[in-house]
Formats: sequence, C-alpha cells, structure tokens
Amino acid sequence: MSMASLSSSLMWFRKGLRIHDNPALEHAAKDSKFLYPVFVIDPHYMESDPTAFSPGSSRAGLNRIRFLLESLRDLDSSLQKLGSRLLVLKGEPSEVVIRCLKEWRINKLCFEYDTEPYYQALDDKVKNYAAVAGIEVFSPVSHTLFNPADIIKKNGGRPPLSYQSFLKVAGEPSWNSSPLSISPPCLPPVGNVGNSGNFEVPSIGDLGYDETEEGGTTPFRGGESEALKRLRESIANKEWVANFEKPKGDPSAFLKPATTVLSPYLKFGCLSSRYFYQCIQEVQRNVKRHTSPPVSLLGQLLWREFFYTAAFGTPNFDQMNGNRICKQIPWNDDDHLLAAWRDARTGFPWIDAIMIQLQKWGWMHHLARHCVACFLTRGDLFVHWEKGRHVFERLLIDSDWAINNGNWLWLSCSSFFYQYNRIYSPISFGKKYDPNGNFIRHFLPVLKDMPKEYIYEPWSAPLSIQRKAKCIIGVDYPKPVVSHDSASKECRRRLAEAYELNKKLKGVVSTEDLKTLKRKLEEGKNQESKSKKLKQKLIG
DNA sequence: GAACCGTTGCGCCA
DNA sequence: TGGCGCAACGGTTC
Repeated sequence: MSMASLSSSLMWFRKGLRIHDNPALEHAAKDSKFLYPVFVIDPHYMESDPTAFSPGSSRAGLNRIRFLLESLRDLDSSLQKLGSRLLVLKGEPSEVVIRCLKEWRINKLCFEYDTEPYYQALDDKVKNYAAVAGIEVFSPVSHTLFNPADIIKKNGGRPPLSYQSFLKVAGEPSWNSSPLSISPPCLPPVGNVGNSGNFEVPSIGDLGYDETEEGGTTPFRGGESEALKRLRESIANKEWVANFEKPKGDPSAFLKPATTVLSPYLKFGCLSSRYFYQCIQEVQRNVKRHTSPPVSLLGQLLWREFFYTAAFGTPNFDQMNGNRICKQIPWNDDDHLLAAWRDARTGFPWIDAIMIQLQKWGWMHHLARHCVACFLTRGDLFVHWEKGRHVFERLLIDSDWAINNGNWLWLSCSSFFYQYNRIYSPISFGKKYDPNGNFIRHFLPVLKDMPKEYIYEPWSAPLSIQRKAKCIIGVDYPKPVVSHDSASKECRRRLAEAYELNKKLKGVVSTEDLKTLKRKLEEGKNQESKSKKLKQKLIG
C-alpha cells in the first residue's frame, strides 16, 4: 500500500447524521489511517436570538435545535461503538473545516452533497481550498433518491413542474438494482486532535439557551437509533403501508398521528431516504395490492424529490421577487394579522390549535399545514407566503428548505397549483375529521368545555353557553380576526386580478406594476364597502 | 387551439 | 361514501 492511499480523512457531517447507507463515511473510512468525524455548530443556524418571536435562534426554534443535538449525541454514541467518536466544533463552517484540514494534515475530505444554496456556497469555499491544497474531495449525492441535476438535465435544462412529468422523467433510481449496504462500516481511529478543545456534543444550555424555557416540548426525539426504531414500527404494519393514502389521513389525530412522522429524521438524514425506499418496496412486493404515487408512502418520498429538484433548478426559489416560476401577487404586509396567525390568536379554533401544535411539537399533519398556510395567504388574510414560510422554517423540526418553500409556493397558489377558488374552510375542514373537536380541546384547553356545536365557531355561541364553558369570546379567547366568507371572497377577487396581470405581462411583473395593482385593489375594496353602506342606507 | 389533467375544496344531494 | 355543480386556474399533450 502506498503512502498516499493510507491517509488521514475528514468526514464532515452536516445532514446525513447516520451510520447506515452513508457513502461519504464509507469512503472516508476506506484506506485511511486516521478518520476525523466532524460536525460544526454553525452560528448562522444556532446562535441564540433573544429578539426572535419565540425561544431559539433567528432561523431555528428550540425544538429543532434540541432535535439536532439529540441526533448528534446518538451519532457520537454510534461512532464510539465503532471505536471512533464525533468531534464537535463551533464557528463559520467553511473556516472551521479549512482550519481542521490544515491542522490535522488531512489528505481526503468527504461530505454528503447538498443542494441548498447556503451549503452550495459553503462547499464552494471548502472545495476551492482543497483543490489548491491538493486534498481529495468526495461529495456523493445520498440525501435524496435522485441527483436533482440529472433530472433537470434529462428534462432539457429545467426542472419538471408537475408531479406526473417528474415521475416520467425520474424513472427508477439508479442505485436500486441491488440492496443497499446498511451494516456499519469499519472505522479507523481518530488521530491526534491536540488539547485545544473538548469536542463534546454541547447541551442546549451550553449554546446559551434556557433549558426550562417553553419551545422545547416536542414529543419526538432525534437521532438515527430513534429513526430506525420508528421505521421498523411503521413498516411492521404491512397492510397500513400498502394501503397508505395521504389525502385520507386524519389531520386531527394526535395521540397516534396518521403518518409515519419520519420527516424530521429524513430532514437531518438520521434516516436514509434510499433505505426507506427499499423498505417500502420490500413490503409492497409481499402484498397482493398497494396504493401508488402520488398518494402512496413511496409517493411521499417522491414528493420530496420533486421539490428538491424544483428548488435546485430555480434561482431565488425561496422568494417571490426574481423567481421565474412564482406568480407575482400583491400580498399585504399586515404584521398584526401575521402575529395573530403566528401566535394562535386568529379566533378560529381549528387554525389556532394547529399553530399551538406547531409551537409545542414542531410538527403537524400535512393537511393541517395546508389549512393554516391557505388561511394566512390566499384563503383569508392575504399575508405574504414568505412570512408564513419563515415561521414554519423556524418552528418545524422537519423544516427543509426545498420542501417548505415548495409547499408555501403551492398553497399560496404562487406556483405548481393554481386553483385559487379551492379554499380550505377554517370551520368545516377540521369538523369533517373531528366533529367533537378533541384536537382543539387538547391544544386549546381554554375551549375544552365548549359544546361541540360551537367549538369550531365559538363566537356564534350564546353568551349563556360561553359562560357555562368558562370561555367568553373576546375575553378568554379572541373574536375572529376576519369573517371567513367575506375575507375569502376578497382573496379570490385579488388573486383573479393578480393572475390576469401576470398573464397580460407574461410573468414579467415589476414592483411598480404590483404597486399599481395594489392601489387598484384597494380602490375596489373601498368602492365595495361604500356601495354596501349606501345599500344599507337605502334599506334603512 | 383544444382537450385533459391536476396529492387531498365546499356545499349539497342522494 | 360518492357524485355533482360551483367556476374556471395553468401545464402538458395531442
């Protein structure tokens, strides 16, 4: 064996916080004398921000920060079982990694490829240094089933914008012809790291957060071990896996959620999406019949791919301005309405209960997310989807840049989906699943004694009933911020006008054009209320 | 240029 | 539980 092949490797963990199906880790371990497994705590995501609307950093709530630390501890413990350990450092990641490459005389740098713009920029810096220093870089695609770049190329340079066309272009994943290796790799020891730091996984307190503070109450524990346990439990019920139909799931189920809740583990890569894919396939092979994409369980994994591909192939995917697939719509900038939504004070119990579940758990059912996203944007409040996106991005434990932005584009009828007349009712949608309002009673205990006839619209309860339920509307629980009937009608009108403008200008809408439209819409609104008043006068 | 389709709307009817 | 009218979008396909 030559000197060059028996080298020191650095495995840079970012997502992909797992041992199983981790090609970067395997490559780092191969033919190496020493292996340095590194995770960098990035202040960009982790630094405490006391001005944020809830405990956490400016980009992550306490629930997700805790979930990440749990995942790191689990990874460290798995590495230790293999005779290694995790080295946790703090700082701007590209600087920290470059410093490690120098100090530890690394010959080979391995990390999972990441399609997010933030990581692309970070990776470029590190790769540039490595190229100059003559360090081998191995950066495989293993977070997703497909390489988004391949699909975009196959589709003629642009990402497919409908799910069906995505499926056609994507086909079968290339690695799927044989089972993946999921047995733990043999790891070389960690080399000398000096005594300049302790490299331990920090506690939430070490990062400057108050452990006792609200916002860290999710029932879901992070880590690969937990992910694999949850995966086994989910796929053990073969009938459930085979008959899974996403739209038929109950968004109000909280004692036993209607889905796998594997999304946070996929987000951090505690679970390999490829391994999950093969496990589902294995179940499907052993049953007579099963559901298919888009509604099946496999279909859910393919939705993830769909959004990753769209996000990778669309500049400015996370904003309206400069995003070629995003309809230009004159959303409001109403911070009061935004705050009412964010802080679960809209006065619509179904909406507010979901927002409380988001705050407490960092997770809600997909359809529940639809309801609150639609309500904030095109359904009722007409607040900019980017504002809602930011709240979800901070608070969800599974928040994923591509998927979160993709779904906000979808729900706000800004891209992918355009039938803006289909609006989720904040009153009747939840009632279908949960007529007794158990979900509301659980997350909004102030309404726990409200009779089921009124629990979805408590403002309509007679005062005697409100008194009996010990919940006076306007005192103990807010009055609704808008009337759904008139607000949703107004939203439809605005969207119709905005769509017309987008069509007329072939999607090239300037901020000036939007301002003009906004003025026109305001005038229309005033005119309408004037004529209403006039009518009332005449009737009166 | 038209027909068809689209992860999951609502309210009403049978 | 399933089908229809509502009103009527854009992407894809022919």
